[in-house]
Amino acid sequence: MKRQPTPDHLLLDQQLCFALYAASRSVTGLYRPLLEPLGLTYPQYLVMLVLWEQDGLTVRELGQRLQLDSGTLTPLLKRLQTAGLVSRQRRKEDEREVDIRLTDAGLALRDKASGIPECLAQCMQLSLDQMQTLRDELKRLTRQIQLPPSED
Amino acid sequence: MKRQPTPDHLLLDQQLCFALYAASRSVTGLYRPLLEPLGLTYPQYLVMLVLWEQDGLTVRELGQRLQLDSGTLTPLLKRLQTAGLVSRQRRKEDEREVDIRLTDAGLALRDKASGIPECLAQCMQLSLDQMQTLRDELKRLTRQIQLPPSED
DNA sequence: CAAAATTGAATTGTACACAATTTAATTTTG
DNA sequence: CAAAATTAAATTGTGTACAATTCAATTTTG
Repeated sequence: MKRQPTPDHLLLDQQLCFALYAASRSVTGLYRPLLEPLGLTYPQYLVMLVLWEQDGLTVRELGQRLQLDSGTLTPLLKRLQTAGLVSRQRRKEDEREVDIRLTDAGLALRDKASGIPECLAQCMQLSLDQMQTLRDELKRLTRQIQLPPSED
Repeated sequence: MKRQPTPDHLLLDQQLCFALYAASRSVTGLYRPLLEPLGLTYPQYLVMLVLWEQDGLTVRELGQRLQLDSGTLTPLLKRLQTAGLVSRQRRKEDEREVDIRLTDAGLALRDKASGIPECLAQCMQLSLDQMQTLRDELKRLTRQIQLPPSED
């Protein structure tokens, strides 16, 4: 009774998903030593990127931009608040919403972060063109996936 | 005193890292409803893929294949054991190593999983060729990143 | 060969992710 | 307008990730 070999399509090295998962974690790992001096984790850095771009968003708006829900963002934002980088305030117009704003320290941190993208680009050994192409392919993939699998 | 606009290279939409991070989480999300009937999470599915391919690896070998450490794998493997899908046994030759083996149920699960890759391919709306190209680009990126940033 | 160094898992502690529920505020509707 | 429905955060619970430490087993070395 010989055991059937695994069919090709179940081989780990065939999986796009694993290539994505591994690449994402590897890149995040590259950020770690660069963000550590700023006192930020990678997801916290993403939140800061959004706020540096547009300050004063609600938790919901941040979540839409990063595709994260309040279960992830609420504790993360509390840590950023404890670190003195953002403030959290209920909105006057609608008390259900919480306004996230950069503090002076949070805004100032942008300067210390401004060298990071270039540093990363070097670490990844890709040309600017290669990076843009790959990035846009991944965006397209994410966009197409956005439509749910088969919710009838 | 007007606030400086964020420089282009700090814009979220410019980041390859975020495109990767978002795509990876989106794809994992696609797996969720497919793996739920099998009682697996996505990282658990990856472990099963490795074991279906080669049974009887140590925690360390699994970790090398998936780029995960014992802090992640030990609890994950205990859950797979509790689910009756794998066994964990100290190796006779070297008692430090723990051998992970599929149970009959673990091996049997492969048949129920065999349709998943095709299902995913459809959800991603990519041709087989596009998938392979993207996968190989990501593998190359991960491989290049493997070399540490600048550990002198 | 015994002390020192190394190795492999496990453990501890922090920080995501995300489903599901809860709570409070607002909007809709009969 | 008041009850019902909806919405936004927060909370709860489970499961990763990963750094750092611990512990036991094996290797290396003086």
